[in-house]
Amino acid sequence: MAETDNHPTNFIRQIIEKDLAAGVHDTIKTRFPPEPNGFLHIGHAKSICLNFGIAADYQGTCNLRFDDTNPVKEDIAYVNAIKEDVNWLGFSWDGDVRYSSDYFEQLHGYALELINKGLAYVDFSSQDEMREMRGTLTQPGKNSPYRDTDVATNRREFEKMTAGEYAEGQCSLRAKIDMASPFMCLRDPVIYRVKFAHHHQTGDKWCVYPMYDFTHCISDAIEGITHSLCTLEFQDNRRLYDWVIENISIDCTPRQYEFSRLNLEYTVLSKRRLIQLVEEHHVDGWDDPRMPTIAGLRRRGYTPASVREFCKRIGVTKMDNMVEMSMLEACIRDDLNVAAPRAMAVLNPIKLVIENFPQGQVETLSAPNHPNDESMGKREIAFSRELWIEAEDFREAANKKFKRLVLGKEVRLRNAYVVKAERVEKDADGNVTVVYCQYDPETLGKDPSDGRKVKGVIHWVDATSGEEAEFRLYDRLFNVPNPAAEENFTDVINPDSLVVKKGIVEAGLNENPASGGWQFERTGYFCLDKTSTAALKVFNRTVGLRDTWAKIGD
RNA sequence: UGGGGUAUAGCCAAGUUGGUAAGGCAGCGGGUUUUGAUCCCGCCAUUCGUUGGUUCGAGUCCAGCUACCCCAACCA
Repeated sequence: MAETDNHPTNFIRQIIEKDLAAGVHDTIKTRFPPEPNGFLHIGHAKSICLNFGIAADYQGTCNLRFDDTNPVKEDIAYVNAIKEDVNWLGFSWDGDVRYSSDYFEQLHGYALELINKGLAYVDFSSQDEMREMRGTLTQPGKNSPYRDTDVATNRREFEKMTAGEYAEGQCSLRAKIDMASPFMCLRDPVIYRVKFAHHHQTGDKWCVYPMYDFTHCISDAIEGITHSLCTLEFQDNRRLYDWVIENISIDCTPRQYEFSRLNLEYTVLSKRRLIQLVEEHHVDGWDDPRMPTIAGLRRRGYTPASVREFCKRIGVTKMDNMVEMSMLEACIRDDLNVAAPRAMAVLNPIKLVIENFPQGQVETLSAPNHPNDESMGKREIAFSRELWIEAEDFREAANKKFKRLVLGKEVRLRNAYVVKAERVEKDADGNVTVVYCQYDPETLGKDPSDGRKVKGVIHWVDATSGEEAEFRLYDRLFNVPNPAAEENFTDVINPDSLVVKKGIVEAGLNENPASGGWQFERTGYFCLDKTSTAALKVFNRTVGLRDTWAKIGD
């Protein structure tokens, strides 16, 4: 099987290879066609990677086309956000951005052609009457009394519709197909409706707007799309797609192929629900780092490469699926593990005082930016008598499974010396606030010369130079794997999806590194949030480190 | 007997002239390690929704069942 550029093959690529080999097409052309009625999410990333990826791998091109046939739901703000997201993912569309609305004039002409062929009619039935006449899944529908209106009358009525002489809901243009078809979408579907709405692209030029099924196939044909890829719920619609193309005068026959949409555990991936989360303020906005939106993932610290890798790993099939979050997390960890410089931060600080270290002295230590990659260089970090360490890295007593600092025992301070805890100071509640210790000056960069084995290593931040910072730790947005299956999905929102910590970070982390973020050793991958200021740095935890210890418990 | 789809491990997914079940994620052992990380090594489907049939041989072909998803917006 051909695997272009390490892309695993899939049934759609196989169809394309077959078409190319058989000479059905010389070059292939795809399109990514979002409706600008919300932000893009990780499910769209799957479609984007598929469409643009195929174009790139088979020397074809891919258009970005806004499917903007319903002005009341759409907004220019969404078209801008979508363009940004596609670019951020690393893809470039062919030529200018397209809009279905670019073709309103042509679409209107094709509607007229259908009318002239006796294949479309203006129906003055109400929506209720139409539903009544449509029949059910098991019973055929009944013909509308307007179905046999003559061509001339239909032409005149459609022009009146277009001229704004009928109110919204008063009439619609329908394709004349088959009221007894087992495909519900073939039971004389509405192809134009009246809407006195301002359109973000065409302004107030139109008061009739074409429906999706009529628009999409024609837009594809106009643009010379060879393979029109969409999700499974449009499988029935393909019959209508093909019917329209066959019945109008257009010399291009795009083919539609359907793949299954992505489902991710512990989140929701439908625009309707995402919009609800934003509008009801369950989250901070479309780019809230807990959101599965591209903007949310970006702010959370996911890299474009990690999202592309995820899309590659999940594959493309027609099977319904529910992908585990661990799959996504593995992708960002793999990326950041090799690319992110290391640093140290203490999220839940207590004081560590080194009693045999001279008061007022500050030593400069050197620390590698990456333990396995010397080319990433070193940095200087301050070390003095008082440091911050994590509260959970110290215990007054513990068994030997606890490889951290214990009273009377030794531990290695990462990139520094071995220290031995001697005594503690507690607050009124009995919480340890200060640990006093002795350090072994002979242990910088080497093990104790007497052969003592010090297994544990903990991170720290120098108290004289460390900066206070806010750390935002994220967890899954929902408490159940499939919130969409819930009666009311907002009932299962995880109340602890965001935990804010006030801690200390080493100095010098002023802007995100090229990799996108840092690894704060032993605590996870972090990036500076857009709300970060010079006065108070704010870090988002992109994802934690794989934590075997947490699983074992203690 | 409405129609359209899909069934391979906990999850994703290869398998396409029938020849004896890839890979990834997760998990479990072990090694290295100044991150309980990384890295390395090993384990993880006698079986492909199910029941029959054809065949020397079936995940792949045939028939019957079963389960799940989608379709009755002037949404996309």
